[in-house]
Amino acid sequence: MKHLQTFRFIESVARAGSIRKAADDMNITASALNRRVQRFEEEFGCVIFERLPRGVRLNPAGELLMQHYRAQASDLRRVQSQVADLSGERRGHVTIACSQGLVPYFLPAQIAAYRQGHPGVTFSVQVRDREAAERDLATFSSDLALVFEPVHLVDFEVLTHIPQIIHVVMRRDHPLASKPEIRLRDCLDYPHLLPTSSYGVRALLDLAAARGSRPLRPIVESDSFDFMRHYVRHERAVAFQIPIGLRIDPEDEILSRPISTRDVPAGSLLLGQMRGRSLPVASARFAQGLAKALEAIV
Amino acid sequence: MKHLQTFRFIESVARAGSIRKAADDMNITASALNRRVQRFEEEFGCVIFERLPRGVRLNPAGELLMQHYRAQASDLRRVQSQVADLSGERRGHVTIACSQGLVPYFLPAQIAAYRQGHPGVTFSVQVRDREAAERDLATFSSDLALVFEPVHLVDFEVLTHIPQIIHVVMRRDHPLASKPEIRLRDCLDYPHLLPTSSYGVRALLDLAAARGSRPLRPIVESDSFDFMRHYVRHERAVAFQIPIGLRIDPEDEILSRPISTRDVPAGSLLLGQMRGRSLPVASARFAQGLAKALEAIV
DNA sequence: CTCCTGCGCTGCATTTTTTGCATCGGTTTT
DNA sequence: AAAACCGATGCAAAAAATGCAGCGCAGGAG
Repeated sequence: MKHLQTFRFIESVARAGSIRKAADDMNITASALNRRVQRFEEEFGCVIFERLPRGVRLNPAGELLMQHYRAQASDLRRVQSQVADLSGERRGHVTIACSQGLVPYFLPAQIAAYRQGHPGVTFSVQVRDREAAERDLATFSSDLALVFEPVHLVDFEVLTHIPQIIHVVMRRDHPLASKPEIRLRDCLDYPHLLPTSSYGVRALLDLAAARGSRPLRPIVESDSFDFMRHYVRHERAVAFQIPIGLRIDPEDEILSRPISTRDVPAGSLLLGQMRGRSLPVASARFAQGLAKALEAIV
Repeated sequence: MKHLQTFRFIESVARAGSIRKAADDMNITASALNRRVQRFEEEFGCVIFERLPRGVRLNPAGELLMQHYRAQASDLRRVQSQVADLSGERRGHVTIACSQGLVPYFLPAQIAAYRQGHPGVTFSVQVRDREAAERDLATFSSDLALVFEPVHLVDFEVLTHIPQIIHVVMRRDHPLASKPEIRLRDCLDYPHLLPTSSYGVRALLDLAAARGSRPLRPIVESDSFDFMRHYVRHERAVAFQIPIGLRIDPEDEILSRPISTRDVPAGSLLLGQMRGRSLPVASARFAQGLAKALEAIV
């Protein structure tokens, strides 16, 4: 859209930190870009960049303005989506920020199922830790977030949530594999792998360990659940993960057992959006389906 | 703001119902305006006006677009107000749609008091019946609405509300003036004046009368409470009004008594805004003060 | 029926706006 | 001290928007 061109340029300048770099990115002359910025500042009635010796930076007014621009651009996309919808096309694009656990099974299946009925709808899936996911919502980079145990919850409007009991992942021949439910202290007897503290699973385990007498002593700390799941094939260790990212496969040499909720309470997997935002049609519809699918799990 | 120019033109066309008329209003040639519309429709990817033999009219897509434009323009004003605020100027403009009852005493006093502390803030006060007030919020023509017994309540976010018992207004020498509280049936024994049905007072009285055995038989129906209040000076009749629009003045030949809540339940005076909207700084501050003042009345 | 009016639309010349190039003055880095 | 970047600006070229005149079309008046 033409009338947002100046905003796009401004955003590029803010990102690049210098008018010349941004001009290069946007295939335009530095002087033209410079003048756009100046003209805008004049009609806006207020300087939005502070000029530094090595470039420029948004000042508070500029930050406010960019927030406005993002909200406005997102709303325009929503309008276009609604218009496309009422002309019967049923097109659209859905962007989701999600936790790692959703990547292997749940989300691909859901998206594929949705696309069966709406082949015109396309998707962006961004794997994010819970903090980054919420940031994506706030900057309108994502329409939806599907995360385990989010942090802030301000500006995060919960569409639905389901409980997820943390599971212990281990080899089939592991001594703990025989029990139907596993105590936290039993896990600590064996080498264990933990996600980094930016993940909800770790937060819950940290909390539980703090209540108990024994500290967590991870042999491996990783930000990849995929890695940890594969690691336990090679050593008689245990990893932790939420069940939505696990598949019960009797053939597999890996299995999982729930950890006792006496030790570690169940966490919540939340589907949410930016508070107060009205989503594009496609995103809203998909979110409905997602919510229904999640609630069917419990 | 320059980048909204096209939207302003489009709005003008929608209002005028014809490109040529709108061109005249906006001091521009019809051909230039026509091309702007066409260019916009092309880049928007969809026609927004239906071409009629005698002019043009917004189609549904166009309606959606104008809604977006209004929201967007209003948000931009909010940003500018916030920017002005953080540069310490404390300027701004507040627009209020209110019921008639607020006009004589309450609102002037509140605005004057606020302007004592914030002389840079200016106001627009629009007297509206409850339906029009809500429409003003929806089209972003007003930031705030202060109305008695609103109708729809969708998209109306209540900031605060206080109960208002309907009062009977009459001359000091009226036979009913001696009672501390008045029954509805007693009023019906005397000539009575009623507001038109677009007002909350009338709605409550209609409801109450429908429950009773005797119908309302107004000698005068008016959309001006001011008129009705003055009328009772000349005839031994009764009028009805909410107490916030009345002043207790022992000198006056007019007085008021509450109607019994056994007959007519207390209505609500609501201060509200458009749901989900974040108001300009000045409006938000003023609304806070207004809410406090209202709550102090009860 | 014809005529007339008001409508949206378009080709062309003109005006206004935007862009690119070269360059200046200043600050940091080497 | 020199080199490397930075934002700002004067000026001419390029691009975009505008005004003017006129087209075809449809509804209303006579």
